Amino acid sequence: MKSDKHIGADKREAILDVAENLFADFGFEAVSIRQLAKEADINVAMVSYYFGSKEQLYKAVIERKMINTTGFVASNPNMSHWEKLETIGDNFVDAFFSRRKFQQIIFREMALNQRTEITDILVNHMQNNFRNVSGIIRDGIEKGVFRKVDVELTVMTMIGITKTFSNNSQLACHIMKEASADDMFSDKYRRRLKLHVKDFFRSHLKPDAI
Amino acid sequence: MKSDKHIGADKREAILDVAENLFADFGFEAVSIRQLAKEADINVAMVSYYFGSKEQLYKAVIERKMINTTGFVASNPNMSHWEKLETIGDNFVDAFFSRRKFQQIIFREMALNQRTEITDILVNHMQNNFRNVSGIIRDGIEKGVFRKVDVELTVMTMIGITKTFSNNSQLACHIMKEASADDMFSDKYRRRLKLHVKDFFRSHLKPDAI
DNA sequence: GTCTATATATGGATAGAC
DNA sequence: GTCTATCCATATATAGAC
Repeated sequence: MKSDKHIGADKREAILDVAENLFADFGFEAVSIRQLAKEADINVAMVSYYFGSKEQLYKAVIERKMINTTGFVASNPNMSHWEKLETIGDNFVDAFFSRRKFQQIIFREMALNQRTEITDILVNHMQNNFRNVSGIIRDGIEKGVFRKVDVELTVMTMIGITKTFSNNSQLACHIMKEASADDMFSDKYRRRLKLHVKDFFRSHLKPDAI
Repeated sequence: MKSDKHIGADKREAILDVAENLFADFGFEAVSIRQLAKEADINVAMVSYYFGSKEQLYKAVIERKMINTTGFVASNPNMSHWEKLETIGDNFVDAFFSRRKFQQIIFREMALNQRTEITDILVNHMQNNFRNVSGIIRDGIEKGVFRKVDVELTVMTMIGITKTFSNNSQLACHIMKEASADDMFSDKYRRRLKLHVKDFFRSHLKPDAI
């Protein structure tokens, strides 16, 4: 096994996994390479060897999971406006549940008021997803399927619901009276959150809502 | 002036002001006492003198602005359920707009998955505000004023709207097509956000909404 | 109260042996 | 590819002069 050609790639991935967890839990500056090396069971020199530096490791953590998910749904001609929104809402919740550590990192990065190479990439990426969703809503309003609402803030609300739940799981678990923050990421809450997002879209966008 | 008795208190406040800004923009670990001392135009030793340590300064920054705001509204007997929610929504937006740096710090602190003395205090504090708002909604549902909704996630939605807008102002300013993130905190957006929160409450809680 | 100088620790990065 | 030992920068904190 030690002679396996892919052993390097595997170790690389293992380092990225541990790094993602640590950066999510403590933030970039608070994590030391020594701590990382210990938890990943590697030598400190390996970070330089595989990634060059701590900062490049951080970038690698972020970049490996950046994919566009809304484009496909938005341009599907066989779905109604309602179906598109509900599908995107579900996907959005799923993304936060299955990749919560990653989401924590990118939103914390965006929350820092520094304009860096990384934040620019992230903001750009989010903006693409954003445009897809707001395009659906705008089109729906034009065609009378939806009520006239504040489009930008409506999309931001969907993001906010999911993000607040997942990024402040400590607060959420107190509110929901669960024992630990990890309980918030069970299927029970995943379903509940999806229902609430759909309920939000329905009540908020229904033509005769107000 | 140099002999003024309050010069110490003034300097203390000045340090706290600068610290609040820096911690909000860069995070606790990323801010050094040297940088802080430079920006606050004080000597590095003054942080130890006034606060003891960097961590105690951080605590002082957080503790000086923790006040309960929802209790008064929730227990006001002269307001309808609708009025209470709208007032709380307005207050909530105002709190984020006038004290955005502070809000940034406390939500980032809560987002870190570390249980510390500080996060416990913060979560407890947020929970009090939370209980007041959810109490109003629960009571309104019982009395038939509101539709039956997911109470916890409805309150979380109000928090999420405001928080996402204010904590991710870099993203928001791209979406709103403004030049800088600071433009997001103008009266124009304050009004717009308040309208949207009220619109959310109305459409979401109206008895015959769905 | 304010400063300089310094003790002490820790972190990132790498040279060089294996 | 992996490790140890080490360099160097930077950080917090404080002792002690003024």
